Amino acid sequence: MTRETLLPAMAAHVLEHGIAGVSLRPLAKAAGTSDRMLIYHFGNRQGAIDALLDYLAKLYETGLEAALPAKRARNRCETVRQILQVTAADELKPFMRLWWDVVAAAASGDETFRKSAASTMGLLLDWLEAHMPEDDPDPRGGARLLLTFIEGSQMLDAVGRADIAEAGLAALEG
Amino acid sequence: MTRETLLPAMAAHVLEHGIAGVSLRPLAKAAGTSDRMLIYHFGNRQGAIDALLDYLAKLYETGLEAALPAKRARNRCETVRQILQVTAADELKPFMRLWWDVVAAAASGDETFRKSAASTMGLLLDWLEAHMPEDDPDPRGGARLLLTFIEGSQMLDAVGRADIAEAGLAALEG
DNA sequence: GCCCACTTGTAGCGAGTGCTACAAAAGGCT
DNA sequence: AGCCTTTTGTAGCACTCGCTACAAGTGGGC
Repeated sequence: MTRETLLPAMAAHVLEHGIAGVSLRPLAKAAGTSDRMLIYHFGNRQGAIDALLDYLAKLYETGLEAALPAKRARNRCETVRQILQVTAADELKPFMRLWWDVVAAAASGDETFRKSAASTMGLLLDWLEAHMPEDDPDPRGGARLLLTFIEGSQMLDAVGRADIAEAGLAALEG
Repeated sequence: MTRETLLPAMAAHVLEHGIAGVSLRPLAKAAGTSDRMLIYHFGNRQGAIDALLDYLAKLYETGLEAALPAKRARNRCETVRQILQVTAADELKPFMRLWWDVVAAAASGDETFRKSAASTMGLLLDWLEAHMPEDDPDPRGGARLLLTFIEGSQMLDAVGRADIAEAGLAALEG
């Protein structure tokens, strides 16, 4: 049992139950070990969370890369729809639940979570900028515009008001 | 000491320390009473949280109405900037910290928080729709578009990437 | 065999959690 | 004054929390 063999099960646990308030004993149980061993491997709770955030970021990145379409969209709205569709898939949905946990911790001043969230946004921004429509007049600014809109959509979806974002996108298209 | 006299101090406490994971004893201490009395007045912890969410929603609404400019903007971008500026003010900033706490709880399935968040979004949407530029061709759809973008901006700001949203808005204007 | 470093289990500490039983105070009503 | 309802304090229960002391196992190198 190394930390590398433990992390997948631990990640599955926090994807289901949240990471900001996770406690050692349930986390250890999910990984088939004891709180004692988590402390042994990761030093303390914060060490486990740090390792988890790293692991989950990589997990999210590979999952995203596998799911995102390779070919570019024809226009900005289609790009938005591509991402919204991909992140709504079952395999990435748990990451969205976790995401707001990370954002909340970041907003309340936790630097570890803030950095993790910021780098995730950087990741998405890079992909977006590289996959803007070919004829886009301003891929750099457009990618930032779309990312902001996309994240607003995700939040509204999280609180059950996906209808607002959908109507907003429709207004953009129409 | 009625619940009405307790709520302001309790609200101040959760605005600073978050509401989703608040515990009775610190909350009671902040309100100058005991956990015993919170249970007496609100039945249980959930009752206190419910009352707090209600109270905070009203507090936010009045604070917002007082701060939002009365006159309409000339274009959509200016409307966005109006709201972003207002919600970034010191008096409303604590609400933003609390907001992501509520969103995270909503995203992880708590129906109380979900309803509270959804109704807050409804509130903002109503104001936006009523204050769209006069010559806007589609105030209804436009308001939804702007709200989605605005909320994306707020999130990016919460994780320290306000630069992305700012550049996105600039791209929209330029 | 023998030693030694690595890994794991057991038990527990001090603190905090929501909540309750019980009783004392307090204040209005007759 | 006497009563009775509302409000409050004290003490505690059963539980979880992160973490640690201590010791037992485990396996490789000599």
